[in-house]
Amino acid sequence: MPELPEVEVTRQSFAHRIAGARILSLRMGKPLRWPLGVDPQALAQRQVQAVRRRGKYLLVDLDEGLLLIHLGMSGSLNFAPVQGPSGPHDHMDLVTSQGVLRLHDPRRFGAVVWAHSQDAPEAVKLLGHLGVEPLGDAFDLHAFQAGLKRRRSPIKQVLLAGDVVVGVGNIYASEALFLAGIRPTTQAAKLSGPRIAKLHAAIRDVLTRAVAKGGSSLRDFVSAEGNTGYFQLEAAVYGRKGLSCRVCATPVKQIMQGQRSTFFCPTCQKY
DNA sequence: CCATATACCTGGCAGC
DNA sequence: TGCTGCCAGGTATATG
Repeated sequence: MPELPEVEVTRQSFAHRIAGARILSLRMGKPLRWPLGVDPQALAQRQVQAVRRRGKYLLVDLDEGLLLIHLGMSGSLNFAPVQGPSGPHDHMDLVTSQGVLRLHDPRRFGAVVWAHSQDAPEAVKLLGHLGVEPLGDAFDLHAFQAGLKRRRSPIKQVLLAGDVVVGVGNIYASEALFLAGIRPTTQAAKLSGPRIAKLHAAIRDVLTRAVAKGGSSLRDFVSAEGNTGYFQLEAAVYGRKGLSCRVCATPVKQIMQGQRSTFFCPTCQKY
């Protein structure tokens, strides 16, 4: 479910409502990807200051320390005024003076990790190697080009790796490459300058539009307000194997790259 | 340093 | 209806 747009939409949906709240208690359910790393009781009385995003991680800043939350493949957050009955897939309830932040994550690839600061080892392990934010000013074309030049892997896999640019997941990688007219199998280092410029713009474009539309409607995405996402400009290629390309009517192809599905139009994506 | 495979876990769906 | 196998939005980690 969650790539950068879904995580950002989630953040926006509850950040302003939880800011300033006091933590009353924290209940953890089944184990997630990593242990919390602190006694939940130690978080009582901490105050939430802000909710930021780094790549696909949400950073809940406290007056002392921070919580790093990742939604994995199937996670979603809900922020409700009161704590309702929890189901078998609700694995975190952060009860605050202003509402309850609940993590719902059937597959439990998600994580909630406490760190004393963003420079603490637990945080650096998760965030330290991340690439540039694609929607920020630091997403510079020349730096992007330099990053791609050193990679011999297929461009699709370089985008997914997240150490050149963060936030582009399996759906938006296929979508951005379609917009840029790039074959997903092309080695990153072999892309021309102009193609990289198109890709740079395409990544910003597709992610920005997806955020504006409230995330993708694929499967089960819901924001913390409970709204189902909707991607009004439907996917151009993702999930459309065998269907006609929306631009040229050629059937969309599906291939596997690094155990992940990739979709592309063999006519529109030749470079 | 880079590239690739693996592991984690559950639910939904196609096919029989 | 029920079973089996495959697939799914991510990414740290191990291995070459």
